[in-house]
Amino acid sequence: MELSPVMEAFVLHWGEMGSRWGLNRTVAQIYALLYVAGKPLPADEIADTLKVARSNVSTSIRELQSWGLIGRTQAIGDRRDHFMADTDLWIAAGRVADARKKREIDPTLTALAKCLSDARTDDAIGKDAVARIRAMHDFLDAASGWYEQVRELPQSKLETLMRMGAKVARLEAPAKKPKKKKGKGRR
Amino acid sequence: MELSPVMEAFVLHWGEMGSRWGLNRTVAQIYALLYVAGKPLPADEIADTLKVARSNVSTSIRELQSWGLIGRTQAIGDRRDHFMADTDLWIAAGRVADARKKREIDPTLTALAKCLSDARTDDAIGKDAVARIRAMHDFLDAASGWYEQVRELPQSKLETLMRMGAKVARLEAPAKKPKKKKGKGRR
DNA sequence: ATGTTATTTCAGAAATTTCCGAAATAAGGA
DNA sequence: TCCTTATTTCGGAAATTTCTGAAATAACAT
Repeated sequence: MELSPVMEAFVLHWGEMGSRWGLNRTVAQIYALLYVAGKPLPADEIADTLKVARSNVSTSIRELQSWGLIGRTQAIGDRRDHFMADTDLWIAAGRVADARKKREIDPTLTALAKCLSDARTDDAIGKDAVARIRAMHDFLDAASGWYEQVRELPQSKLETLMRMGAKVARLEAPAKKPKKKKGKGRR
Repeated sequence: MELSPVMEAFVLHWGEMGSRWGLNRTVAQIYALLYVAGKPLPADEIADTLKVARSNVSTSIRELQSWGLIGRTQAIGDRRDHFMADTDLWIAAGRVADARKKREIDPTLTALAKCLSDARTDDAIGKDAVARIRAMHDFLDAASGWYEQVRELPQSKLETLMRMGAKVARLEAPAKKPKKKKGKGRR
């Protein structure tokens, strides 16, 4: 597949950004490629287009699947697997959030709970230090629980909730310049 | 400073986790240490406790400051700087979220906007590919705008909003087992 | 079976990030 | 000024991550 200049820029930027998230460059680039391509691509075509080793594509695709970001399909008359990115960004974002929570927050909660239980037999730790660890645990636990509840909402309800959030914000801090029309990049 | 077993476990785990976020191990460990310590520590004591080079502490502290996660104080009769972590986790979490948005989301939005503008003179790109890039841009832009609005809420309002979220969730999906008492780790 | 094509695994090469330690800079005293 | 102490900078060492290319595996057809 030949990339147009803009598609190439898109893929390259996404690769850069992906590395700021948990993903590595190739993984992010593959996702970006599949996303703009808009159609299922076989692994060797991905390797060709991005100029990376076929084996690298294999590994990266496995990772993308573990994030739930791409699907595998078949084309008739073609034995190769074809891969396609989810184009519903709500779903994709949700998948990423779920995966990150599971990899980052949940293990931390477990570790903090263990710290708190161990603290009982640690006579060298101060009460206040334990209290701070507990504060950390409770904070994450609350955030985690809230996330799970919100996550169960159907998308429509979630959108309502977001609008409510915006409304509450507007009521609370009565916009200094009530221009009421659209304003894009704020900062 | 001598670390008790639990404090050490806390610091070590935090170091592991930090690297899943943007921070590196040392940076995360220093934050954890300052957080449990609960009092300002001078840089060389941090280096001693964590067994890392003094210069590494210097660099890491600069990074923590760029995230807005620690403050610098002075002690009388001591020319050294002392550093202390913010113990208000709402504030700390907000700082992290702000910094990540600024480093990850905002530049991506800029890049996507440029892609869209460049797409006009790219005759090799298809209409549908442009549409997908636009969808990505609009999605991030909406999320970004929503975040900024919510971010302006005072903490009390934010907590209200979170409770509302939980409530909406409960109304929508009428809990299969309405035990109604507290339940911690869900998964 | 044997050949052909698709995919995965994996050891080590290459690239990147993190970290140390020496030297430079800064900021006070004396 | 010169000495002492605190901090930062920075070249390159060490550790880690990413990527490649070759070999192994799998899956199907003849």
